[in-house]
Order: sequence, then structure tokens, then C-alpha cells
Amino acid sequence: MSDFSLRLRQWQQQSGRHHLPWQVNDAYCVWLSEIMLQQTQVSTVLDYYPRFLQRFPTLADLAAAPLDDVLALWSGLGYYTRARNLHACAQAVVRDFAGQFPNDPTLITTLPGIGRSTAAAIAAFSYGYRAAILDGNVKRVLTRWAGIEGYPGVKAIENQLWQLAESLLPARCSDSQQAASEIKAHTQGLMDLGATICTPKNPSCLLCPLASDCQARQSDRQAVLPTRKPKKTIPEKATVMIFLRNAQGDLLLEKRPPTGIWGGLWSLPEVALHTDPVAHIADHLGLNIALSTTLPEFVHVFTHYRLTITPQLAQLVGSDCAKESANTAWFSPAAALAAGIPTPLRKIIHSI
DNA sequence: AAGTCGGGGAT
DNA sequence: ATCCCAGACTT
Repeated sequence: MSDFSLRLRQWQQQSGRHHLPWQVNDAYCVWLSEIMLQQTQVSTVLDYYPRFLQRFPTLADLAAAPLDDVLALWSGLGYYTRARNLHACAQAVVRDFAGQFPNDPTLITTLPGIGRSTAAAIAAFSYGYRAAILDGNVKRVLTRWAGIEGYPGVKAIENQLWQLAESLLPARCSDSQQAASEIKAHTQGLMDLGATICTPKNPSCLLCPLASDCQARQSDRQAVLPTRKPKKTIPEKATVMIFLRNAQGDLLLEKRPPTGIWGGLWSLPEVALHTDPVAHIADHLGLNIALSTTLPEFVHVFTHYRLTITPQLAQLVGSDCAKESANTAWFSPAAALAAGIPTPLRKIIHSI
């Protein structure tokens, strides 16, 4: 398809990003960054990536660590299933691949938390393997360049985009060194172009190496491509979080179930709205509590619903000052902040 | 095909 | 407010 890849690669080498901390020849670093970057912007990951790598310098360190330590470093990053899969993936690579990431994308895809696009990115950046990615950036670049209408989340559109992405890869090359260099620049170029030039709003078409044959530009449809996801009103939910402290000032946290929202994190015990917290805590945790202040409610927004949280302060009554159950434990405020907790709880602790 | 899963940056 | 981010996985 003309010299799409050549123009892309030349632009990448001239104007792309070359100093991101995960742009290294190391499959562990590349994999870690790709997982962190799923549905997460570069600027956010820049804050988490070095801390994580410092605590887990190698894949073996990560595989050997307790899941709670992984979740603590992931706290605030969101999509916590990624952290659980990351941990499981590290153990799988140690167990099944002698601690070395496989270089074939179809093999990489079998690992937990790695789909087709992430597998291709890992293979391309780590091993120079010729494989196509299709993330949000690429979907935007390609739908505009080829003038593809229809929401990319729909299967038929997505299949069309995968096919196009494959067809635009650099030509196969017998020189393996050159081939590796080309696929890396091509893949990075698509990401960089989408992030810095072909942006969702106000794209910088005057600086784009693909502008000359971009279908969206020729028909002035940059603003409507890619086709938006049909939006629906998101539901409202509400909960009361019990901020319970004992005589030492420690805070009672409850480990959330492994699946569902905030899976595996430590959070405050919750009580449904219009339910008596005293009776509920007595029934479920066997603790005798007394309520004090009800803090002002605040709204936490997720992708698929809005959660109104009412923090209810309470203290322990009687002598069972440190009683714990299977899924609860007492944390000092500092220990809570260092653990894997959801962002709203972090805000509550800081506000008190 | 549609829903689940976070939090924040950019506008 | 709204959109969307180097998506994967379950239903």
C-alpha cells in the first residue's frame, strides 16, 4: 500500500519518541510497560513504572513475590485484574518457559493478560518479530487514513482493521537485523503518531507523514473518525463505607473478593444504603461498634457506573480490640496507604 | 455482541 | 461534562 510504512518509519526516527524508560531491549521491561499501558496513558505510567521495576527488578523477583505486594504497587493504576494476571504470567513464564519470554506472538498470547495486540507489541519491541498491533492509537490512525466508517469495537470493523494493519507492515526482509529495526520503528511510529499527531481532537495534519493520501483529510472527516461508540446512560450506585478504628487508632480493612470491582484489594467494609451498620457489622464480622460522624458523601466515577460513597466513622466498643476474621485485618493509617487499596479509600484517609 | 473492569489526562 | 487511553476477558 504505497510507501505507508516507509513514511511512517522515517517520521518516527525524525520526530517520534525515543526516550521512554521502557524503550529497552528487554522483554520483561517491555511486557511490564505494555500491561501498564493497557487503557492507560503514558504520563500516568511514567509514575508507576520505575517504582514497580525498583521493587521487582527481574521477572523472577515478580514471580516470587506475594500477590499483595504486587497489588500494593499497582494501587491507583486501576484495572486490577491486570496486576493479578501480571503476577500469574510471571509465574507461568518461569514455570513453562524457563523464565524467558517466548518470541512467537501466538505463544505469547497464551499467557494471562496478553491478547493479540499486546503480544504483537512485546514480540516486535523485544525480538523484532514481524507482527501487527491494533490498539486505540492504531485504530484511530487507520480509520482516518483509510476512511473506514463504523465503530471499531464492532467485530466486522475490527477484523477489517486487523487485516489492514497486517497489510501495512514493512515488507518481509531477509536481513534479520534490518527487519527487526523496521518493525520496531513501524510499531513505535504508529503509537507515536496516534499519541502526538493523529490525536482524537484537533489532529496536527500539517505535520503528518500520512496526510498526502489520508482519506479522512481528503474529505475533511478527521473530526468524525473513528466513529464514536454509541453511548448509553450509566447507572448510579451508592454504598456506605465503614471507617472503623480501634483503641490504637488502627483501621479495619476487608479484603475484597478476587473478581469484581477492586478485586483483591484491601478496602473498607461496606454496608448497603438504609441498612443498620451496627447490626450488619455485628452479624458479619462479630464486632460491636458505635457510630460517630457521617462524613459528606462523594461521587466516584467508573467507566460503567457512578458510585456515591458515604463514609461512616465508627469506633470499637468493648474489649475485642484487635479481633480479625479470615478477610479482615487492622492497619495503621500508614500501613493502609502502603497496601493495595482503591483510590477512594486513599482519598478518605487523606481527608481525615 | 455486549458487559466488566479504574483512574486520570486532555479538551 | 465528555472522550478516551500501547485492551483483555467473561458472559
